[in-house]
Amino acid sequence: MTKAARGAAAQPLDREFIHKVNRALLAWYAATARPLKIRERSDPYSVLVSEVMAQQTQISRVDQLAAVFLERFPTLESLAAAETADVLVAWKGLGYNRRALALQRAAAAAVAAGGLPSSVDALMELPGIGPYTARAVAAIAFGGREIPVDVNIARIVARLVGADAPLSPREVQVHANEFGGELADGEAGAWAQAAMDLAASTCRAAAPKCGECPLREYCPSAGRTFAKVPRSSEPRTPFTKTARWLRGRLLDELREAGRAGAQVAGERGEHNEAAVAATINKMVSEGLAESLGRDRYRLPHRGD
DNA sequence: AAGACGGGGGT
DNA sequence: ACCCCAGTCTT
Repeated sequence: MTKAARGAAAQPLDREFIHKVNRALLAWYAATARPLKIRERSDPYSVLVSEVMAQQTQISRVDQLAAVFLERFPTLESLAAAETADVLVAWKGLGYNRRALALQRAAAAAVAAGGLPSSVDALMELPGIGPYTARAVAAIAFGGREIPVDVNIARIVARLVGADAPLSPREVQVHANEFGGELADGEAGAWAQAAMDLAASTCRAAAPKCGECPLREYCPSAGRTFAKVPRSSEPRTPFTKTARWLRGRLLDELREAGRAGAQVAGERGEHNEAAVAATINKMVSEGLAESLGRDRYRLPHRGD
């Protein structure tokens, strides 16, 4: 194969194949979709919140915490106007706390612009919204036809294409959109959620259950076996010795302390005084905390 | 291209 | 004790 051919777009999929897959997948979803609470809401703000929460986070946990968060901050405007400290408190248990900061900044930018945009490109301009989240919001809330590609959909698409070599993210997106392009209005969001459900329950990474897959008669990868990825032989640093552990613990201290703040000095677990100081300073620079002087810190507030 | 970034649940 | 997870941003 020439270099030009290798770099070119992959062969388009057969339209009949796409239609059969789309029909079978949506039918399976209609019959077996899990009753997630977040699926009861398709307004742009609710979808944005749950999709940001879902970044690198299991949907089962998102489904519980999104409901509480949306009760606390019911509208785009309420989130934009909230104390950042309150947003971080409501984020407890979700991790990746910088997502909460970005989400609030995104809400503020959207309010200033008159509401959430509906196009993938405009959504991508908002902080914390990347290729996946922009397409998820556009498809689920606005009827967009581009398919949001996460790790699940990348696997489904790669198997449906029957790729013998790994596909680039770009190739996966192009193929995913081929399916989206043949759907009826407003179906791409359901297609994506169907594919993610199927990937989690059936089209698993290591041991797919092809025998119970609704796409088995169309899938070129049906029955194939997949080797486990080689595991790194390096011994893992114990979690309590990592900066992530320390950051989580310091943030929890600030959540407990409230507006008056907490004394953040000295050691924490296996982290010495210097490590604690460096970590809290980094958190301040990221906007996760603010200094009150004399080693006192609190979550970000507007004023006194 | 590689790291940083959390925390809960499954196996 | 691992492993993984509806990714994104920074360096």
